[in-house]
Amino acid sequence: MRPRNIEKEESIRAVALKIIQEEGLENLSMQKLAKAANVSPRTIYIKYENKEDLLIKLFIDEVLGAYEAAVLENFDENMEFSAGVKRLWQNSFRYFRHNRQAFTLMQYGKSSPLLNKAFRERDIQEGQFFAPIHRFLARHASAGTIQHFPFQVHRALLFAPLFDLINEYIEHSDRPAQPITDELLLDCCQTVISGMLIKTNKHQ
Amino acid sequence: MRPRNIEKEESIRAVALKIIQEEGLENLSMQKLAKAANVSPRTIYIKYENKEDLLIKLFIDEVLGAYEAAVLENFDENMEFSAGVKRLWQNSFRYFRHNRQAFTLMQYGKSSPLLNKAFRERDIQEGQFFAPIHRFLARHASAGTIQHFPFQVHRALLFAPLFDLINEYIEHSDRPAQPITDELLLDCCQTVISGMLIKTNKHQ
DNA sequence: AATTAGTAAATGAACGTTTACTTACTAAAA
DNA sequence: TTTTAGTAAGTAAACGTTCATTTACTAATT
Repeated sequence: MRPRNIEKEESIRAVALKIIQEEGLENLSMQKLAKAANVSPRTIYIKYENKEDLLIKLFIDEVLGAYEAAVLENFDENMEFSAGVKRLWQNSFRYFRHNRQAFTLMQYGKSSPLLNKAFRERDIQEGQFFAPIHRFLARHASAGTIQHFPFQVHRALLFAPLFDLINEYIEHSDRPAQPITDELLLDCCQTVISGMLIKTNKHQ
Repeated sequence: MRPRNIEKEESIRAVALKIIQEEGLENLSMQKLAKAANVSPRTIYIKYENKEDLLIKLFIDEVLGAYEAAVLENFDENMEFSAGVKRLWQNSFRYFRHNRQAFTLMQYGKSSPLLNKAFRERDIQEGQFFAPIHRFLARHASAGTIQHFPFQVHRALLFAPLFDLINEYIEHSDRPAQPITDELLLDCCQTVISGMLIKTNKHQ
């Protein structure tokens, strides 16, 4: 039996991410991908059922899975609130700054119906994907450190600004001035945290 | 001279938005649109140069322009900070709750290279589009009510969570339980505001 | 050690369909 | 009669996908 060439499989994935970043998801075609990855179109169909399958696997494995691993590095659900959130911000920024392709596809996940479907198909709830963060927030809400909110609301308040800022960073990365610095990001993180904290020592 | 039929033009736009919301931007084709709008494909090309032109005009006129008008209703750049931000949140939520098609296309604007291009092509900077908000924030930063940040950073901190929450609202709108209520939104808005405010009467 | 059978990997060329867009024409008003 | 709006029926090119075949290797048999 002929052994499969792992390089080809990796090339397909890498080139797909590259095309999506450079030309957009809507300009990724199987034939263009095959040519750019130096592979026959048919080869892609040996490794993936169809285009949808390829995109979903790319999204889950290369983007969601890889991001989950990166964001939880040195994070512990028992951390103090402020330290924990800062760690998550740091990890996210560090990951996406060096993996812009992943960030681009992640953004598509918010608009494309296909990628939205990916969550449900694989039965991956955000609660499962980011379970430690989920528990971290639930614990601090119970302890009275922060307000009680549904998880999605906590996520919106704590991390939506971060993604906007990363997007801004990436858009400015090939321009002369970069407004988004590590220091600024830390300031922003502190701002977000201080809004969330319940101030027990304050009148009213 | 034969007068143009305004109904057809409106039908084209309305049906395009509808298809984008129901099937996604990537599934909008000129032929499908023509058939659904009960119009010949050529008719679309009388009114729009090409598909790109159609999408950009849809995006600018029906989404950005309409949103700008809605968000600034009863907003005055001289308002007190907290009241101003709350008004902007309220207006945004009210607008998108009743114009989900606009929200869907707006989300595509964050990933699609084509729609990103739309801003630059028409020379519409966000500063122009939302000039009163820009001045509102600059004034409060100068007055020391809030921290000094670039506009994009203010926007990320104040409004990125809102868009996430609206997205959550829309995704749950045809399910039994709706976690996002007006009251919750006001709570979130207050949280965001209190993070931004500089507390002059506080130790450290 | 040499030969052969079997198998999955990989391919180039093509399939039928859909794409964005046009051509050649008619309808309707100035 | 001139001008424009609108259409039905196209176009070539690109699309996702498949066919028939070859390649590269393993394992069994000589």
